[in-house]
Order: sequence, then structure tokens, then C-alpha cells
Amino acid sequence: MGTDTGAHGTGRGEPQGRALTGHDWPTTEAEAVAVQERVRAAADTMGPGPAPEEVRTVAGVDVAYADDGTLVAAAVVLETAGLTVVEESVHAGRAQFPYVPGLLAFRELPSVMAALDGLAHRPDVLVCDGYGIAHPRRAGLAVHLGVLTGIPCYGVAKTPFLFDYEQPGFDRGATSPLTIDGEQVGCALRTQDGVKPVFVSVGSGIGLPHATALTLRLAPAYRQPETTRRADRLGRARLASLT
DNA sequence: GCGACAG
DNA sequence: ATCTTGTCGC
Repeated sequence: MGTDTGAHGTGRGEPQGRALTGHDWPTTEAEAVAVQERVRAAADTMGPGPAPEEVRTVAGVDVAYADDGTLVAAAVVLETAGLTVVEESVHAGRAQFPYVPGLLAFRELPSVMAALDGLAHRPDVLVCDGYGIAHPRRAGLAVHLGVLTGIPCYGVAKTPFLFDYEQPGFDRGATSPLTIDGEQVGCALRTQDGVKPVFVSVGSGIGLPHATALTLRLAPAYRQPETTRRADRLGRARLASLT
């Protein structure tokens, strides 16, 4: 199976992990915002990226929190066909950054990167919980993750906050654009008939059409994609077992 | 039981 | 994000 672990890119965007996770990891909001400007500039948000048929494995990423500041990042690699689990990785740590709206990435990234480093398999795509470019500085968690890892990455969020959208049609597969100040930053996607839509936005290395189509494949039965559901479950379980 | 939806 | 109670419904 997979061999290299997260240190090298696969052609498209070179990973910028060292530059952003090393000594210059931000400690203040101002520094974090400055990092986001750079991350945004480094992101590849246009490319078609891999089509769903070309995506053999997808990793879902999620973070679970405890009261005391402990957090557990979980990564679950699924085979796209059949949605079977290929590999799992968790990493327990402490929040290194306070929760600040718009800066969630800095809270979750260190542990998420550690969890991804724990994978022997290098997934073709990453799906994370939260925003990509549907973000004030077009630099949500999915953008950071895509740039840092060099793996095509996008976000699927549950709640619409800072963008406008029309309700998509009732049927599974219906979409409608998400816009911020008239600029399209993603789409609302109905993953099951009649359930609340999820909000897909690109991170880096994959375009919105492919991200949307892949999300639909990853969500055959529930509102959220299986990647997120599995990662969420794994993270919670690990957190609970931490006692 | 598990998920959607309260709110 | 987390915790909790409760109702409806497959």
C-alpha cells in the first residue's frame, strides 16, 4: 500500500509544511492573519483536480475536544469505491491556539498534521470538517491543509455563517452557490432528500465541481460524508478512552 | 437504536 | 466544539 508519509508533494502544489509548522507558527492573531494571507496566495483553487473516478482513497479529518483543552485529531482513510476503511490514525494533544472565529485552523492544524503523519498511506484527497475558501480571507482550514500537505483538499461544513446562499432543491444532489460579496466561494449541497444541505468549499488542489461530486459519493446514506462521520467517531472514541 | 431537529 | 433532555419516525 502507500509508502511515503506526508513529507512530499505529488506534482501539483508543493507542500509548505516546514515553512508553516516550524519556528514561525503564529502565536498571536495578527501573526495568524499574516500566515493566512500567505496560505491563500499559495493555494490552488482553480484546477479541476482529480475527478471522483480517479480518487482511489480519501482521508477524512476531524478533531474532538475535551473540557480540559485536550484535543484528539483523527484521520480515517477510506477506499472511494465501497467506502471501506483502509487505515486510521489519531493524535492526542493540547490546543495551542485559542478559538478565534476565522482562525480555527491554527487551533486544529498541529494535531491534524500529526494525525496525518501517522498514516502509512498517502490519500489522494483530504476532506475536512469546516471551510475552505468560504472564509473571510479565503483561508479556512481546508486551504491550510491542502497547502501544507500538497494533497488536494476541500472542506464540508455543517453550518452556514458568513456567506449567502439560496436553498438548493429538495432532491439529493441539488446544489446552489455560496457567495460572499457576490463572489462564489462554494456551494450548498443536498446530500439526502430533504435534509439540510452541507456547505462545500475548495481548499487547494481540487476544484469545486469535483469536490462536490466526490462529496455526493461519500454521502450515500447520511447527511455528512462517511469520511467525516468515521473521523468524528474515531476521535470521540479515542478522547473517551483517554479517561 | 440512530438520526433529524429542537433551541 | 461539548453536554443534555426530549419527541418524532424509519
